[in-house]
Amino acid sequence: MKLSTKGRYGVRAMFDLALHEGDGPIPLRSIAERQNISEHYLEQLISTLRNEGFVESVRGAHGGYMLAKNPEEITIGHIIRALEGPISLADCVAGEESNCDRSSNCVVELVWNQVKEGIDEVLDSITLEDIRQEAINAKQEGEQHGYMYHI
Amino acid sequence: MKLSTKGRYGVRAMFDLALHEGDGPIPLRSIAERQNISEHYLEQLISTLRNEGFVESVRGAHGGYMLAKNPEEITIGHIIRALEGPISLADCVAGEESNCDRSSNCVVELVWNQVKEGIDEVLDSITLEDIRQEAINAKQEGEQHGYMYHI
DNA sequence: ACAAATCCCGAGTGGTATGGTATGATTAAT
DNA sequence: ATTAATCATACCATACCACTCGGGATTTGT
Repeated sequence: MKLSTKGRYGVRAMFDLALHEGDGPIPLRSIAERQNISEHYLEQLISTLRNEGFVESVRGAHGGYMLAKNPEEITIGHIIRALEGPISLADCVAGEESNCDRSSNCVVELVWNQVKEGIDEVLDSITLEDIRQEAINAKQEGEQHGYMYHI
Repeated sequence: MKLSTKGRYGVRAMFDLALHEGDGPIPLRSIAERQNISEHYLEQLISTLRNEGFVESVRGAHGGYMLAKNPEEITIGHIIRALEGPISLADCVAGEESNCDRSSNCVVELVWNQVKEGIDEVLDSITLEDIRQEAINAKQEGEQHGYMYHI
């Protein structure tokens, strides 16, 4: 069970935007360069992020992307679910139509639901602001000890 | 982010074995029939489960599979990790070699690790015995209300 | 001895998702 | 007009998933 690049790149891109909050629209190219992600590919990801209302875009020259909400309001759960669809360990949990012949009364289904809720809780407990703070702390600590902390 | 059938089928098969604990070796065919899983496919899954030490096998006629440990000692995290590999949201967390150029000091890596630990905790909080109890309770309740609970 | 039941093992396969490229259109600043 | 950027769509190679197939090897009943 692993996240695909969609979720991972998405979180990194949003984290990058959070670091540059207030700097006006950030062009995709600079995000892609800093995060070392294919620009064209990232385009597709950020496009769905825009449709879901997590980023705003400004077209044309000097355009780019900005967070549409405060970093405290965006969790990595939001980002990951937007890009990868709902966390669903079994089809019967997320899908509308249960194709399981055990139909409505299935014990294992209860378990998957339990797990799904647990994972969602974990993912939604981490906001972009949390990560930003962590990055700032790490950077300061790094400077004190004489090494560079890559952000 | 979803579990593949490996993990799902694996948990269901192990749950089935837990329900028949003490009945001697359970032939794969009966598990496959009850759980409606391809027998050959399940064979591959239970084979790795055997190699990982979660089930024991008895060969020959009247053979089959049995849990190698008590149901309280087997979590669905054990089963899922055995069949699907470690929960790794990013490669830099699970893999031995970090192919990320941000190398050792990466903030996002910290986040993935946090999430991974959270998910592992959720998965390891549910044992086969828990599911068995849930099944028994559900069955009794179903009988009281006059409907069949499928196990 | 023989047949049936069962586990064991590895190779092959069609479909789908992943992780992108390629090409071009649209919009806005200079 | 030119350049910088977002938007949109189509395409593609590869890998993985969810099996199937074809056979062994081993034990038990008769």
